[in-house]
Amino acid sequence: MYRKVPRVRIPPSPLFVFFMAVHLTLPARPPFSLSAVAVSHGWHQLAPFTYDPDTQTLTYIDRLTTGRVIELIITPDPAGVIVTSTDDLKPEETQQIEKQVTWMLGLDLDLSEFHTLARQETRLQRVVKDAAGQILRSTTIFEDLVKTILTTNTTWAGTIRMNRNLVNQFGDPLPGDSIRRAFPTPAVLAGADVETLRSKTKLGYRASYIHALAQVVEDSSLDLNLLIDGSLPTDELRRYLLAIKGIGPYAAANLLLLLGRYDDLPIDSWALKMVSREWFAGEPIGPAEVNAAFERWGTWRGLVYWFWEWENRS
DNA sequence: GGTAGACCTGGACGC
DNA sequence: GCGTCCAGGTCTACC
Repeated sequence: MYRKVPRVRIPPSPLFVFFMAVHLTLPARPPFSLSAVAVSHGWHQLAPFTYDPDTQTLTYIDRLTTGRVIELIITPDPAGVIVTSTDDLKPEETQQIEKQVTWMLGLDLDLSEFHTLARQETRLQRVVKDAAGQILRSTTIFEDLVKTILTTNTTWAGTIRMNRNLVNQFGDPLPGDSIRRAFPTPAVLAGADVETLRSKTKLGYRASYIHALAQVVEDSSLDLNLLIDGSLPTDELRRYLLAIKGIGPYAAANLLLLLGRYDDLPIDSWALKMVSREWFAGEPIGPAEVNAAFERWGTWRGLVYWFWEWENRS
């Protein structure tokens, strides 16, 4: 039975008061592991995230709604995570950080049904062992939309490069360390010229998709709150996502997983290859076969697929 | 609804 | 070093 862990605010040590104005302990629904969330997919390799597996420290350059750019340092804690920042923040800024980190790491997600399934499936034993299940998200759905578009029709190295260029060229710098920057805001990207966006970041044809996305977010014709407030059923949410230029079936399914809807599969060429090897003796297959392979896990099939331990990943 | 071709970049490969 | 081919999803036009 899940027991809600009380939120604890630890007063900063006098020794660190100057450097660590924010020091929060945020509780997580067990089972939870920061390292498992951090490496749940490649997002930790995309700026403005960094992750050090040796110290299990996740960092993120965050641009708050007040316009301030700060560094969040997130480390494990028996109750959940500890969030520190060297900046002296207003109470509303601290509240925003609490909300953002809770969303980013899925600290409040109830995955108990998924863990019950995982305990019964040999190919999900790593989920049980590592207390995995949450998928790392960015602080805003806009950032996740852009990053997902950057994963399409390119290699992972290309995604890293395009995202880094975007952050370096259009993100606000961290005061005192202009090398490190926050993710660009919709306003900045909407205000940029498409050709400048294309040439400076090497986004190719994706530049027009991201520019158009930034514009509809900026002028509020695309309501991002609708994506995260839980009011839409999955089918409607999928249609809403598919209406965004640059978001196709794969990208929509990927975003649905990030949004906590686990009844869809992000089927890319890699998935077709792995499912073909696993269940179809290497014969060519299509998305229907991949869906059929995971059908028996019902509304959790997306998460089962995400954490499935393939026999041969190479 | 299904299909073919274009989109764009970087890496691999052959010369 | 240069040219060619290929991989990676989505969009658009066409049937």
